[in-house]
Amino acid sequence: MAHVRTPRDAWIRAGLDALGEGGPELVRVEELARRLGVTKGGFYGYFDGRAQLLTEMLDAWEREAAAAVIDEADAEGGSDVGERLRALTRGAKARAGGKGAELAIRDWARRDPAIAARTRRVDRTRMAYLHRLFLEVTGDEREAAARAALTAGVWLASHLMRYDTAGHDHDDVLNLAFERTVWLTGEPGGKDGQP
Amino acid sequence: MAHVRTPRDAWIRAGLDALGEGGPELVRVEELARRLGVTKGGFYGYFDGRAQLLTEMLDAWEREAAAAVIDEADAEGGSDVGERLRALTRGAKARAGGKGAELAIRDWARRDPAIAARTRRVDRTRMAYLHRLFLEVTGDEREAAARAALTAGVWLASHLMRYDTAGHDHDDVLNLAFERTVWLTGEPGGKDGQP
DNA sequence: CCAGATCTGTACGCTGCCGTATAGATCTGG
DNA sequence: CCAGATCTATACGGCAGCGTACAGATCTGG
Repeated sequence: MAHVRTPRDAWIRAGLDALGEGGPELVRVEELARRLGVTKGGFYGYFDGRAQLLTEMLDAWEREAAAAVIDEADAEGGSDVGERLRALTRGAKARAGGKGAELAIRDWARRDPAIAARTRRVDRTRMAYLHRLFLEVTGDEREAAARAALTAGVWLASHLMRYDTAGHDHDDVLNLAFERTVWLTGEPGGKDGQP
Repeated sequence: MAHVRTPRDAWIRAGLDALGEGGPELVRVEELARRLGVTKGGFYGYFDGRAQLLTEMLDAWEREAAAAVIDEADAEGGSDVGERLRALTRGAKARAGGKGAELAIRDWARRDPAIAARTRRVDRTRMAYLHRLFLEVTGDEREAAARAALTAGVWLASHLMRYDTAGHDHDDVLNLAFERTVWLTGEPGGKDGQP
């Protein structure tokens, strides 16, 4: 068995990185080869073409995006709800391709139903988890759904817009929104929050 | 003065439509010409090239995105805060290129600082307006900032993910989040909300 | 109804990327 | 240290989109 300099997985990871940085149009075979320090010669030994690479990139993202982060939150967070929520947002930062890939994929989903089906599955998993968490706290089905949406939505949008206003910076406002207004864990007046 | 079949503005509007539907890579001179039912012959009489078209498209979006919607909200909404907020989200649906253009531009902003500067200006305008509104209601500077972020963020994310969970559909959850949890205008139990 | 300005259609060269083919380099196991 | 498998570099044809050039169509004002 000869040594594998650029294994199959390296192309997938490079693809997710490129997707996060520059969108689907930057995921080009020759561009990825350049990043990996090789030429595209070996690529077609692993994949039937660009389309197959994209499919496998999305498989990899979906796999990690849904289950892994939630397991981690439960493991790290213990029983405290606030701590589990904070673990969740922390974990979201370390996923494959970083948060950039997620945003690029969601933008892509707007124009491709096959991609939309994938993000939908991820959303259902995340919302179900958050809903369960908030149901424990509030005891109200509908209130729990609303707070789950607020948590997921404000987190997602925080990467696409800036919340700073009237002297409060982006991260301060984000923490306030989470801790004090949605999770109801913060103290009204403090500048506490996740790291 | 001869008749203008495809005026300068038509190219810009077609560009924003294409941007919303397919992202920046669909904004191609030949593609826009196809949509307009002409060939690209006349395009280069108006613009120096694709780059200039993109710049003017963004100018047009930025102009409409910031000021117009807010003026409309004040005019339509009267003095009731809930009504002004509802008018704001209604107005957001009728902008140039639709909401698709906004989402495409925000995704684009992640990888282009010049675009990011534009969305930043729009964010500041919107957040300042929302902050002022919530300051009237809550009287608390920080609370107002948090609620402004929640309103803007959850609205933006509602176009990129699905909030449905545990039998509640996307729009119901969105309305609950707004009316009952953030704006504090809804009645705890009702299914009221914006249209 | 004509003159001139203005817009449109067509054709061309150029570039960047995809996918294929093939010869050569590199590593492992015996 | 050699044989064979496996990965890599290079070269090629094809296609799509950009930007330019120019001739012809179309409309308005007088």
